[in-house]
Amino acid sequence: MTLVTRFAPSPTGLLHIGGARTALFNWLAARHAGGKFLLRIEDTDTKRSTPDAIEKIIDGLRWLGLDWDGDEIYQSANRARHAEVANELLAAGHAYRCYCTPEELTKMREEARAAGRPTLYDGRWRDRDPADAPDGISPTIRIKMPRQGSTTIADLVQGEVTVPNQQLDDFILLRADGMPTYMLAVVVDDHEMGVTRIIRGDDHLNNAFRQHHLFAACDWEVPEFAHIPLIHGPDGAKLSKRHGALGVEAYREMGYLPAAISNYLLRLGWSHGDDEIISTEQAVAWFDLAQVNKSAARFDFAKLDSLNSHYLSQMDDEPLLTALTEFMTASTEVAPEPQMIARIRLGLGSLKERAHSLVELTDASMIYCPGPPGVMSEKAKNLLNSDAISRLSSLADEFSEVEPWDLSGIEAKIRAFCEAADLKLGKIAQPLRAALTGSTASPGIFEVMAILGKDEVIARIRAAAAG
RNA sequence: GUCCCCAUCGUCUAGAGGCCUAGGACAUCAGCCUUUCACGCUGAAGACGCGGGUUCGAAACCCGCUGGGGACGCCA
Repeated sequence: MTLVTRFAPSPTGLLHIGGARTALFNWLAARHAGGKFLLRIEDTDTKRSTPDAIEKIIDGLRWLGLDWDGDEIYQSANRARHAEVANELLAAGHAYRCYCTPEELTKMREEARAAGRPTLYDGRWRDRDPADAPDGISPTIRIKMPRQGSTTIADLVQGEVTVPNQQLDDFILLRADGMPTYMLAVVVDDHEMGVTRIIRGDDHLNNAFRQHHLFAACDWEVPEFAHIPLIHGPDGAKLSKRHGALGVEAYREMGYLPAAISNYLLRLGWSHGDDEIISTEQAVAWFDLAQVNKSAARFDFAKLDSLNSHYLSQMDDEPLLTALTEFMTASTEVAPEPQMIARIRLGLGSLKERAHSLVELTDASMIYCPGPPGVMSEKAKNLLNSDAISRLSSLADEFSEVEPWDLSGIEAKIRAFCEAADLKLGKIAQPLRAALTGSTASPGIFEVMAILGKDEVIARIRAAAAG
């Protein structure tokens, strides 16, 4: 039997980082086994589901390279079938109508908690005569869960987990308005989509027991379960907006590469010996739920940064240039000038190994923007004292001699100039860097000069001298 | 409150009873390299939560404690 997994987000917000990891693990499990990875949008909560959220989730998955098999499935499209199953269960005696009002249920829970009992539905309509049904209340349909014994699930990550059946109440299948609940819809859809393995966050572990019995009541085969631990914030608490529970597009805006994100997410809870840098191909070949940790992991930007830095410097120039151009255009809403792009292309090799993100790469690339540096840092200003200015000016005068204007020509000229003036290279290189880039940190200054061209270099020195 | 899950350096992790004097990565610190920054290289510091068992032998298995997390909706 081929392995079929699915990612089933509810489109009520962003594709957050935890969801992205769940999707990744499902995708990996399917690709590893040569099976299928399906996408189902759980939009049964019509009040909170939005088209915008659906679009964001789909964009996020595509950006991460997590392609799904076939078209995405909308849970809402299957409503009629969900209701049908609920009614079949009712007819078969596996379910019953419950006439409780929401207020009544709230009261029941409050009393149970006060008495130290589980706050579960007590089954008050389970065996009651339908003739007692009050007028004017449309009933919900509840499933009959076993009342004795216990239920054990052989979870692929958590191992065997057992829960007393008293903890499993008769949950609602069909709401009073005839709409299916999540619990019903998931089970029906997973069955009809042929899902064989459910991989999801362990916040769903408790649901697995309920769903197990629903599958059984329908006389359907129960899929395998794998509940992966949640991701926590740096302080160990639940991941919040402040931490990293951002949408994946937020990470894109922060300048992270999809390769870095997936490598990071993969290593959060999963390992393959001491391997840290893992390509998608290797991940597909190696992925195994048995290697997934049972404990929750904290989100750590520092490690993500280091991975991002790695993938950035490993990326081939042309695809990186394309990504960078798109990034610059998206963040500034202005496409960089062709001359600037041409310069960046030449300097990308040394630019990319210094940057930790596309944001930093963008900033560093500004030195190749035509014209003198827009801003001059304090440190740079301090380097450009009158001594330095006068030296740079005489150096600029001598640049006309440098022909051709290339790396070795420039270096030879500057070294000769330093020697003649009995100066250490740094005494010239640093002020030069300040004048040319407006900063005290940049790629090798000879390279920057070669790329800028003689005229622009002279012009920038003159501009700096003019203050 | 009830139930479930988890527990190795600051963080992510390796560890499947002897290979552990507990390994790697990120971060940190020191040094080297150097025209700056970054990279790179070398080195340092840094963990089995606690208490009981089981065993010739426990980071690993069992129990308890403590600490963390999750679930308890006519949300998903």
